[in-house]
Amino acid sequence: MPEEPHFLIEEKQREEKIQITRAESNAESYVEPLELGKRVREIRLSQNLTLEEASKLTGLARSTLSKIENDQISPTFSVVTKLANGLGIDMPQLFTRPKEAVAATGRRDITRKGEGRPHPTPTYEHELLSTQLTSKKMIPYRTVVRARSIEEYPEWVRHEGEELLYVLSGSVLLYTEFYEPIELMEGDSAYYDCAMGHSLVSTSEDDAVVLWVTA
Amino acid sequence: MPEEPHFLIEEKQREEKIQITRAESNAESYVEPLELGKRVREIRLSQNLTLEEASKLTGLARSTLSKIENDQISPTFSVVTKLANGLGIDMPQLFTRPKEAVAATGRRDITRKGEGRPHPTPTYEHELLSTQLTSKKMIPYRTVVRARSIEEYPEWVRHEGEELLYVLSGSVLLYTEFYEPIELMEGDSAYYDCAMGHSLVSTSEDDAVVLWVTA
DNA sequence: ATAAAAAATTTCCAATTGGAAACAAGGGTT
DNA sequence: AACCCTTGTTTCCAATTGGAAATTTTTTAT
Repeated sequence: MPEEPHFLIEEKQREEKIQITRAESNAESYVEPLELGKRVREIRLSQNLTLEEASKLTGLARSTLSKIENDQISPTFSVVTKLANGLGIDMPQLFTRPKEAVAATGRRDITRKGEGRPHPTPTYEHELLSTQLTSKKMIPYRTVVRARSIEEYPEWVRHEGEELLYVLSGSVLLYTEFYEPIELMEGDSAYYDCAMGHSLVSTSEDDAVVLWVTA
Repeated sequence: MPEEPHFLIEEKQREEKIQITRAESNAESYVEPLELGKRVREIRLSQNLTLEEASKLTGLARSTLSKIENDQISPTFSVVTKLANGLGIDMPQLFTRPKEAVAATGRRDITRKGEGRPHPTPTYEHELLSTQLTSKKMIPYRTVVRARSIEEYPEWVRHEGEELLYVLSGSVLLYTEFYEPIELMEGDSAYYDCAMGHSLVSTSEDDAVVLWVTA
């Protein structure tokens, strides 16, 4: 009888560690490794493939596929890639929960005050607000902008998408490329293209708090 | 000097094999393992994290992260999962190519407190927060939910897209189809599929105010 | 039923992963 | 310069992965 694989054990420990957080509010965003095997098997069977055929398609050994499907090993990234390519799987689909739930049934995800997933950086203290649903169109953060002198403003950030900024408390200075910096007070909001460099600085005595939604 | 890792060599062969398919077809869904390291590093740096900090967030060793970023190992699935969870990465984002940076035609749109475009309905007092930019991905409202008895709750609303709800002040009762009503207090938030019928009722003495973002 | 064939699992072992610790490469300070 | 501190890379080795082949289980045919 095979011992419990290490990564399963690790997962269990981790699970216990964050159980409180989870029990009440947020579950994990991503498929647990525990579920990877099940997903792969579903997909293979849905294509009426045997392990042998899947093996030929992916270039992986039968035994390897078997072990993956039975959660006996944690496949390496390159193996997962071969799997996805060989079986014509959309990678993201492999990692997100089957979304029949989202599309048809509809789902909702409640996050209590202060119970989002913390996500600190040297500059900002992000708190991810919705952690249960994957493949969301928007990513909402409640962010604490630390009070600091204007000189040491953080570097531009630049990325895909659009962003909505709403000042919950305090006041901030919004730097955006191509524009003059502008001060935003509590209740003010801004909407901008993230392709522009942008950054935030608190201008209040205390830290400022903003809601930041990215699409 | 480290030898070229096995999986890189394999990948190169694969790449050649499917080159024709690729050149013609648009495909390009996935990041080549060759790029995984680069992507991870990009993401880490974009959050201004050091390897040490990322290590704490993910529970992975500094050395492991370093090797991943330098494409010296092919991380196992469980490691990739920890990476994504720790850094708050949306998994799919990790595997899809960043679209070409949008030409920096960026724009921004500031809305001062109370200066949005009013949009009253019998049930809610919406205030459209970003009025200058058209064809946005998100539509943000600051909405006053009138205090009223629970009996006369408004009818379901049901439409396309997803919605983020953040309670700015007061408390509300969120009704959503398929779920029990849930009370949200100041600072709480909810994310849901708008295809579900949904409606809001204030449970505080005074009117409640929420931020409502639709995508 | 029983045998034969097909499919899936397990064993064995070489090759690879991942963590601890040693090592390098800056940055600042005295 | 000598020192300390931080960040990132490399080395070493125990633990794990992944493939070939043996074994078991399931299916099909007789």
